[in-house]
Amino acid sequence: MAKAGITTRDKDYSQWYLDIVDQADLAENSGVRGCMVIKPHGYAIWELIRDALDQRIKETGHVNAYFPLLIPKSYLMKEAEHIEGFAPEVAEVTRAGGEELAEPLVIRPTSETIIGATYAKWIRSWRDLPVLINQWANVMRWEMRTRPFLRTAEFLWQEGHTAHATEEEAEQETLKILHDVYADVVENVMAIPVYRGLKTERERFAGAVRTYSIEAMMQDGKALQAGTSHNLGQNFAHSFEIKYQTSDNREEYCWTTSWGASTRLIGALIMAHSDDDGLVLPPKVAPLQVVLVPIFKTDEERSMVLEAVARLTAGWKGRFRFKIDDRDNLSMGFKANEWEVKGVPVRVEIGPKDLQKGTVAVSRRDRPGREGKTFIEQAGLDEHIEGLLDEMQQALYDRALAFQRVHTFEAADYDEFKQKVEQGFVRVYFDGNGDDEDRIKAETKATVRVLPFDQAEEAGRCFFTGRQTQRIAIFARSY
RNA sequence: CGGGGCGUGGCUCAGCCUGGUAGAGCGCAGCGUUCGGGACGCUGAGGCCGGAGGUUCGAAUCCUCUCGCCCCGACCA
Repeated sequence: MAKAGITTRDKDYSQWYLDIVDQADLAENSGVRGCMVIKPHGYAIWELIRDALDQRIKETGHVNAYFPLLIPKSYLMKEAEHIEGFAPEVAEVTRAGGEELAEPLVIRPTSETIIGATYAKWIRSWRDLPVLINQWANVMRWEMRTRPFLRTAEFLWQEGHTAHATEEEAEQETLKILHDVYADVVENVMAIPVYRGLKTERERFAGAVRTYSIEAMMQDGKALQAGTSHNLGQNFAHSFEIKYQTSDNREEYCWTTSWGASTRLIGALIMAHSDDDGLVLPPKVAPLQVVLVPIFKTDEERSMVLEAVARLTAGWKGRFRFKIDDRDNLSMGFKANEWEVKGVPVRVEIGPKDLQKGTVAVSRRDRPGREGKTFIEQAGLDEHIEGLLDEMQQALYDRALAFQRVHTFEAADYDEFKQKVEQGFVRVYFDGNGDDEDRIKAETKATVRVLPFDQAEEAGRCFFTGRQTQRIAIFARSY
């Protein structure tokens, strides 16, 4: 049963997505093409994701700092592959203070260059290493076509930039971030299972030696890159002269990394869990975990019910994120729908009949409508809700994992591949090169999402070239 | 940048073809009745019809130009 204002998923998936963003009050378009206003409810979700990431970034030894929005254009030009990758989508400032600037400034599409230039000044000795810095920032990429959260001209993210003495240490850093920060947050906080692995050369970040990513599956079977981590080798160190003196007095270039996750994660959250009734949020990223809806007619009932609500929620501060919806100009039904559309995990209704019976009605969002509603005793409500939130967090993950597994296919040949990739991910032996990837993309819209870490034990036949190979790739169409 | 579509109260749109006093629903404000799954009645506020030229006695409506937005494709976290 779809609510007014939300297109069903099977009718038009991308319109459904836009409707959720609109109806759940997450974001809206602004006067600037491609730039969205993130509304309070959407921003509150971002704050929870941001805090989860920030906590892990700090736990793994990094500190936060801030680098400028504007970057001298010459900086961007220094790393050849990097500029080639970003040039088409960079916005430039050429006038300021009423005058033409001597050198144009670009609005950062990412900050490797200005941070590289800074690190070159900061790093002198092996004793200065490693440098482990993260920044929370906005960046701008002038995209042709935008969609709220998934692809916007300006977006919010964190970008970590580190410098190390050895190649091994940089590689370890790159992988540590992927597993201990990104996969951990996306799986255990956002309840979205991911595939982890290496990007092919075609899909690699411009300027990186190796790019790793985590890939989440959306309900339409498409992939969404939920976090990327780059081993930059010595590319940027060479371009920006990031050098250090070793303990035996030699001069060496640093090994650097960079890694990022963005507001796009909110798009992943929406498309992984939500349904035709609106947003569905895992409790850990729900700005409101519990909403209490008091039900009353008379003033007398009102005061009695509100008193009971106050008593029930007495110990909740700091334990649950909750709200008492005592607006008296709206019907209970309207409120029920509003909180469902906004994705609040648990809704508690309490009215005069409950006062008599010592009960409350508890609804869980992952089972929409009246089906998710049960009446329970008021005594022990706290424990019940606590248990329910944990259960829902797990249930959403389990459901997403089951979906991911059912929609990950194998394919023995290209014909089978074409058919399966319409429905989800395809995990195959793949021995092709970049040109083969291009051809597959042109013909099926699918790309290699990752070469997963769990590779094959035995060799098999490449679905595309027919050659024997050990290499496994996961293909999918992607956002 | 190609291909479509659209600009009329806050929102969704009708009116345009065939020129003649700007409309509806929703929302909003006030009052009353309601209230256990998107309540209802009454009253009311709110728009020089994206902008500029032109045709005409008269333009939301016809003509020219312009600005902007949305959707679909090529590029991308």
